[in-house]
Parts: sequence; C-alpha cells; structure tokens
Amino acid sequence: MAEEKKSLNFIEQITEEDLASGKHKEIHTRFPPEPNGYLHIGHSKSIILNFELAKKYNGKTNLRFDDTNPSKEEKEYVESISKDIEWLGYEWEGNIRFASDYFEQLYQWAQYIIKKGLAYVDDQTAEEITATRGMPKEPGKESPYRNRSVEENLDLFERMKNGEYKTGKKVLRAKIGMSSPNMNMRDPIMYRILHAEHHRTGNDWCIYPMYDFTHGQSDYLEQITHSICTLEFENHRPLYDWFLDQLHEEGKIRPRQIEFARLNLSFTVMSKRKLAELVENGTVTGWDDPRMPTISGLRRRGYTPESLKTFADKIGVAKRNNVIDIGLLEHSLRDDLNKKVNRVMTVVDPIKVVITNYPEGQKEEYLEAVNNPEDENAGTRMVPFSKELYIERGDFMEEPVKKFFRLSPGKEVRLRYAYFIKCTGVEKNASGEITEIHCTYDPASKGGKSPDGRKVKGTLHWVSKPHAVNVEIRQYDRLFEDPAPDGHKNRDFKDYLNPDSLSINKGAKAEPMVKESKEEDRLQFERKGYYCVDRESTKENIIFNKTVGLRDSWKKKVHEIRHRRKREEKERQRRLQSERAKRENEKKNKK
RNA sequence: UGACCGAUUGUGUAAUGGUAGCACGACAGGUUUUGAUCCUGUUAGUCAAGGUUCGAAUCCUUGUCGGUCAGCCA
Repeated sequence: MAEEKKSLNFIEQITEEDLASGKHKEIHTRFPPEPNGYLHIGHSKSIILNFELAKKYNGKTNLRFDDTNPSKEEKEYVESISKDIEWLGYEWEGNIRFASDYFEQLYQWAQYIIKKGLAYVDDQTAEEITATRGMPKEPGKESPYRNRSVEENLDLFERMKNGEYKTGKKVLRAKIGMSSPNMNMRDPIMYRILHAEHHRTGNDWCIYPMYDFTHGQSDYLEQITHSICTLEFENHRPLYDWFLDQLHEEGKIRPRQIEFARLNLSFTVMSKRKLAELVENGTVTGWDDPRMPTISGLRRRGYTPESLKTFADKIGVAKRNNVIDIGLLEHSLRDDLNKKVNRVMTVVDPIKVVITNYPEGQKEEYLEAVNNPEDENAGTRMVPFSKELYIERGDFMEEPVKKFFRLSPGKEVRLRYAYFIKCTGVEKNASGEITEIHCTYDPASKGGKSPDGRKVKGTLHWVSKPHAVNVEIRQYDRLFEDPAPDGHKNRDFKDYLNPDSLSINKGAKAEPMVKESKEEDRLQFERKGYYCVDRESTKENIIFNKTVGLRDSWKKKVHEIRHRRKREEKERQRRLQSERAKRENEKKNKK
C-alpha cells in the first residue's frame, strides 16, 4: 500500500529538523493541565497533539499536573483528567508527575538565582506592585526593595518559607528590569506567600512558585524536548528562556516552548469559567451533561475517541486564530460510527399501522435484517413482524407535498426487510387527529424485494407493536443558537442559549434486541441517527442519548420548500397591496 | 501612540521563490431495501499598495485588520 503523503504541520517540521540535525535523539513531550476543572474538547486537541507527535517520532509523553496554586486545585480533578486521557487511549510515560514534586528543587533554584544577584524579596503590597509595573507603553518604577543585599534576600526568603510572614506580605521577584516592552519581563514574581493547604503537600509549604518559575523548570527536570502550549503564552516565552538561561547545565536537554492556536468551536463556549456557570446555574445537569463540550460530556453523548482523533487531524495545527465549524466534528463522528455501529429499527415518534389483509392470528413471523451494511462481519438478526406495527409519524402525510415519497393514501412503500404496503385509509379521533393508518400488504414482497420488478421510492423503518420495547430517548440540540455566543460585545453568552437544547421522548418503540444493550453501547436507529445507552438507563427504563443525527437532505428540502412558500406568500401580499394602492391612486386622479 | 504573534475559497488547512491543492460545507448528477453510506462533477481564495525577481501566497517596505500582554491565576 502506498503511503499517502501528508504535509507536516509546523510542529512536526520543527521536530523533524531537530531529529535530523541531531539536536535531539528522541523527542519528549508533555501534557500539563492544572487540576482545577474538567477537560474539554480544546484540551483534547492539545492531548492528541502531544501524544501523537511523540508516537509518530517514537518519543515519549508525560502527564504532569501543574499544581502550584493550592487554593484552586483538587484531587477530584486529577482523577477525572487522568480518566479522560485514558479514555482517549493514551498512556503517559512513567508515573503521573506533579509540579509539586519539584517544590524543593525549585526552592533551591530560587536561592541560587538570589545568590547570582538576580532575585530579590519585595515588601510592597500587591497594589503597589501593580501600580509600579507601568503600562505597556510606559516603563514601570523600580521597587524600593530592589537593591537589597544577597545575604538579606537569602535570609528574608528563608523566613518567607518558614512562615514568618502572613499571606501576601512579601514576594520573591526576578531582577530583570522595569522597562521591558514585554510586561511579563518587568521583575516578574517568582514566589508568593500562601498559607493554604495543598492537595498533595498539605501544609509543608507556605510559599508557592508562580507558573513562570515552575513550568520551564519542570520541563527541564523531565527533560522535555518540545514544550507545546497555546498562543497566549507567547509573551511568556522570553521569561521561560530567561529562567533556563540561569539554570541550564551543559549536556542537558534544553526544552523549547512552541505555541499553537487553541481550538474554538462554533455554537459553543470553551472557557472553564463559562462552562462552570452553566453547571452551577443548572442550565445543564453537570459537567458530563451530553450537551457540554467537555470530554466527559462528549463521552456520555456517544462520541468515540477515534472520532476526536480524526477531528484533531482534520483541523490541523497552526498559529492563526480559528473558529471551527461544529459540522466538521459531527462529520468526523458520523464517519467513524457509520463503519462501526450496528443498525436497529426504532420508531422515535410512533403512529399505529394496521395491515388489514394480514391474516388474523397469524403465527409470529421473523424477518432477516442486516446489522451493518458497512461491515460484513456484523452479520444479521431476526426481526419480528405482525399485523399491527408502528411507523414514524413523519413518514405519513395525508396530503403529501411534492417529492414526498413516503406513505400517503393510495401510495405503496417498502417496510425495510419486510413487505411492500399500500395505504388504504386512516382513522381519526374526534379532533381530527390520525390515530391509525390502514394498509394492505403484498405477501409476495417478503423481505422487501419487489416480486414483479415494480419499484417503490420509499423505504420505511418500523417496529412490530406486540414486540415493541418502550425506550426513552434524550435528544440534544446545540446548546447555543448563535455561532459565537461569547463573541458579542455588551451581551452575555447566556443570552444565546438554545431553549430547546434538550427534548425528552419517553414513548419511542424499539425492536426487541435493544433490551440487550448496556451502558455506552452505540446503535444506529435506521434513518434517524446514532444513539447510545445513557448511564442512567435501567432494565425497566432503557434510555438512549441521541449522539448525532444522520445527514438528512429531505429535511433540508422541506425547510427550503417552507421558506420558499413563505417568501412567495410575502411577495403575493406585496403585489396585492401595490395593486390596491395603484387602483386607489387612479380613482383619485379620475376625481 | 508599546512589544510579540497572525492574515490563503463560507470554515479549517497545505503549497517553505516555480501549475494555489486537500478536507468540511454548498450545489448538480449517479448508485442504493437507510432521502444514510458510496461515487462523479461544479462552486469559490492568496488583506491592501508598492518593491526585489525571468517568476512572489512565499522575500522586503508601508499600511489595514485581528489576537495576546498591565493576577501575588495557569
């Protein structure tokens, strides 16, 4: 098989150059989440990028929790994040790492930098430090404590560590300069005092290193070659490099920070804060609500790890800001599910059909149905048929619109894998609603094959009424009605919530085999979409989540027809009005 | 009137001085016992203006637009 030649993204290009030049013998990446929330699909881009890059070039990937802020981080998140990464199918190198594993080393490095005369303890308040940092266009002011002696700094830093000062009373700052055009370089804070319990180190420490003084050194300690992060850290790279300049030793790998554009998806929000808001105010049922773009939400919705990987591959990696069409994600999902998932017939919105010429009391009849036309190995199953059936309410129209080739009075259609049936009439209740449809069947068309070569346009899915299993279906629509809910000035993203993002249908009818399905099992309901068993499902109450619908060009056409009709109606009204006006004008003129 | 980064069909993403390609979407057609899948075709793009060059999406200059940065968050 000829290997398809695929162009490399810019990170792969850098990697290949580093390997070719001998700069690195082997590459080593890392995924460094802060354990302060749940992972979302944006993180999955980063996870896949890091793990797949290493896999491609026979390297390794670490999992490291960036836990330098004790007040925000919890064990619960360490667990959920690890689980999500495993679900995606990745194995990190060695044990899970924690930045907190390096607190002692970082402390010693801080002392070393003080001794070099490149760090000082600052007694200014947070407000003073902010005020003297200056503006992007104006340089800041030097701290009055900036020129303390090495001995004094060393002593004060040790006292900070020993808990002699209250939270926020002192900080350790790097002595770089106050006039850099890059705000991150204006004597950045390396350590702050925080009397708070850490999820791993407990009360061992009351000083905690800042991100900038932690990340690069953690990469260095783990001998990471390529430290991949998102674009907003671009302005931090000079500082990342500055600390490594002070600490890097000859012969050791010096990690390189590379930034890429984070993922943005249309019709959703991705920020932790906003997602948390939806959870807290009850808009969704939790972090794993199937409408959430979290990995746990996508998992519960029925997404496959494979579909997330092909999606990540399709969107590519670059440095320009992007908004990816949610349709591309859905395409990747359908593409994967189509190949893997077995078909079954389920009537989501049922209406009763009676086959009037089907022999009364005929013994049970079973028909053979293909499990997956895309996969020969999936085999077949037997589906029960009887005199009374359910079909989809939307598959019948008493007065059909143009090009409707489903069931309507006098028309013949195929019941998939069963028989040709012809509608002979309907029964209605007092308010005129159709309660059942009467049909005749052609016994010669068993299996759905035309006996005499005659063709039907429509093939419908159906379920035998006496054999039907009642199931609950939870259908999800996009959470927001706007393609960029958080992209509007002066408007809250919640203003764009879709009020109909969840609809629960408790009366769907499925063929008997669905009774065998277990949590997270996936099925295609023929002609409807892909569904999976929810974790709240029980034997008595089987619950399916709708993962994604099938592409539906008919629905689109119906929309178009409706639109066109509306437009034509408006046009007609306008014409009538202008004619009327004309006539009146003429009358006036005559007078 | 700061620094850094970016700008290619509707959306993503390639082309690394030499034919602007691919995917999704949209549109049209074919196959079809899922109006699905599959197949074929069509559509549409280099932010602008100058310059260098035989040749520029690519290099240079200027401008325009967008993003990031003023946490003791990451």
